[in-house]
Amino acid sequence: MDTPAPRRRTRIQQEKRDVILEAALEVFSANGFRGATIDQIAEAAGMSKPNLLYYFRRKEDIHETLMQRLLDTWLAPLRALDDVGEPLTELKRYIRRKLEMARDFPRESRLFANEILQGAPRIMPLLEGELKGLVDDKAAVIKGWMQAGKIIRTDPYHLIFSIWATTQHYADFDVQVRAVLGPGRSDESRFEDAARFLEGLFLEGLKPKG
Amino acid sequence: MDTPAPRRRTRIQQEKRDVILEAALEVFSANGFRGATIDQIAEAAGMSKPNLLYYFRRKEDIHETLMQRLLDTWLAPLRALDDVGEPLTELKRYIRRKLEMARDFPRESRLFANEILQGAPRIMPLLEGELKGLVDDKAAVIKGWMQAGKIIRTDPYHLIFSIWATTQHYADFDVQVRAVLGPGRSDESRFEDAARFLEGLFLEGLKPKG
DNA sequence: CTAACGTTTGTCCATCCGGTCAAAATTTGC
DNA sequence: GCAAATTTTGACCGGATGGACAAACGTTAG
Repeated sequence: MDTPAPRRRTRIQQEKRDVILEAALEVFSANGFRGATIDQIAEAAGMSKPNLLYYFRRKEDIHETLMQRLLDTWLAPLRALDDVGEPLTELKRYIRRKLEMARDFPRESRLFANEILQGAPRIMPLLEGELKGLVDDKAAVIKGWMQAGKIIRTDPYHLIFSIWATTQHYADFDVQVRAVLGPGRSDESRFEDAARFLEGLFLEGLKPKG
Repeated sequence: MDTPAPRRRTRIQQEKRDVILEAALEVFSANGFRGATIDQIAEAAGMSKPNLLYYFRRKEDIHETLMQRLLDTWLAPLRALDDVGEPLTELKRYIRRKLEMARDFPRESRLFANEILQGAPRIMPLLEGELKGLVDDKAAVIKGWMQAGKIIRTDPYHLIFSIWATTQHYADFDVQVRAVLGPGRSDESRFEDAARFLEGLFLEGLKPKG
């Protein structure tokens, strides 16, 4: 009655929970919450299903823990967007960092996309609370830059959305990007091209000079 | 043996199949393929499960039919991208049309996103064939504009990707956009703001003039 | 050494879900 | 009006899946 779930005390618990979360990230991101089975996760984690359920009592608990951890790393680049540097440089760096995250953590991106696509049933409070708060802050910073004439006047919220959309596209829609570009290009050159393109798009737009 | 599936002859068949597809679009787009159940679709279509299975023998058949129909309408705006008009105007129109589709057909967008996110297991051939072919064509058109000095020189493929990403974001990540923007704005003003922002982004970029 | 505690496993259960089937109800062609 | 064809339904099946449980196994502290 006193220990409804085993507390994270022992070293083993901490390690096993990490193994499970890593396995769950793989399985959830590839199949969605509903599409993933506990058996799959258990196998990927190298343990039996009852053993896994000893560390996480319900499938949803795994998912919830995963989403909480995810959001922190996921929003780190936006948190780092700061008032100190030159605005255009700051934005450029933000775009590059987001694109690197799409390249290096595509599973996290897809897990998140899956959750949002289904209507965010499990993380809606986080979106309306933590996420909205952060975006409001950063939108204010960007607005300051606009008022100082450092960047063109436009909607800072939609600017953030467009950076999210374009960068995460390379993780979430990876198979489509690959299919369209064909087998010729390497992963690296694909991301280099994307980085170069996005930098040009956000800084210069499409209109030719003069 | 001769009629493996009922042929689409009678009026009833045609009508019922349409009702089922409409219901399936609703359910699939909200829950994904795996997350959707035949019972849910049958209920949304106002008929019993065996009755539904009389028109589509397998769950996958419904999904496949849906995806085939979808892709046509979905790619129509890109097909309409033409060499005749002024390049910047053409691109502006394309962006606007895509954004309108995200507003008017969000379920279709989410259905498609769901499929791609899962690795496009059911439509990979379409991506590598029809879709790639179309994008190759249009990328060539855009490249022509670049060579004629009508728009800045950049990667036409990533340009198309970025238009897809930014516009579909408003359908696929709708709940997140709403959560961040808060309850203040109406649907209409949200899309107007987005349209205005995207037009400015793609045409002018962020750098201030002069 | 041993008792207490933490970990692992095999077995089992209830429910859900995709799909079948035969019989009943309805529509259609003549 | 009636026979053939089409449509609809209730009952059912087998496999998958989330989760419970108790017994066995291992570890640790005294």
